[in-house]
Amino acid sequence: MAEAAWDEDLCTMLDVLDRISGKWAVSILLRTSSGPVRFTELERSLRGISRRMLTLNLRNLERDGLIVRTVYPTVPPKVEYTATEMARELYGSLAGLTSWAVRHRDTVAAAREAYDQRRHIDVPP
Amino acid sequence: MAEAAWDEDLCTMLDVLDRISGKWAVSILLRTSSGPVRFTELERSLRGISRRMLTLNLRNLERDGLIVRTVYPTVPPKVEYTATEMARELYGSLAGLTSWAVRHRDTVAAAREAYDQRRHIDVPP
DNA sequence: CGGAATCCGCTCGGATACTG
DNA sequence: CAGTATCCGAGCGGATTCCG
Repeated sequence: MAEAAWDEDLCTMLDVLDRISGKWAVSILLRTSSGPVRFTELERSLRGISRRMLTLNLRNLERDGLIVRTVYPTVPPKVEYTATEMARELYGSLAGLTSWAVRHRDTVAAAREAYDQRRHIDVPP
Repeated sequence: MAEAAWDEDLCTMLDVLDRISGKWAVSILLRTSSGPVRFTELERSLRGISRRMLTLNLRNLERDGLIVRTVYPTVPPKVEYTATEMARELYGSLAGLTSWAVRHRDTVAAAREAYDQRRHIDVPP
């Protein structure tokens, strides 16, 4: 039975990968993991993100239950975003990936350089 | 010092995420992890992939040193792809992600459904 | 067999302007 | 303040064709 389930689990994992890929999702999760953060605060925190992309990412993460959106009906409006426990767990399981990335950073860089040089030989024009 | 390094490590990890995101990269790594695989074999294995995308993915993975490309100068030509040890390690550290995905699969699905229903109330074209 | 080249639609993502 | 709406370019990804 452990045999027939592995590609279903693979699919499930690929879904997660898709969910957290994209330039900003992980950074948003990280920033909201340590407590409620307001929209504008996030916008400044993640330097370079556009309003549109911030909104889209927040909506997607909220939809998947990874962050909670809290609206305070004040004037001016105040909205806070907080990562859920589930999201913090997810962030934790990304540690393995970080570890791999750091350990092999140099090897990957070297492989790239070598590959590019090989390719540059036959493309002079 | 552990303070100043965290966002550099985050960047490194985000690079890896980008590298393995996309529809096919992980599946290719998995398929080539258990031994050399030929191009056409891969093409059949990953049902749905186009020639173009397979080639592009293979090139990128090769460039980063995650797979090795071996050409046998025979007629007809024979080319084999094999995941490197580094790649198998990477695949291993994805296990944490898989575990998370499986554990929270239902919760995420429920969150989505709830979110969508909330949204469908006020959008009856 | 193992690609490379071309075409083409779609989505991602940035910039800007407008609203409650 | 916290969005929504709109426009636009760039790149992903599929289908097909051509080549050694």
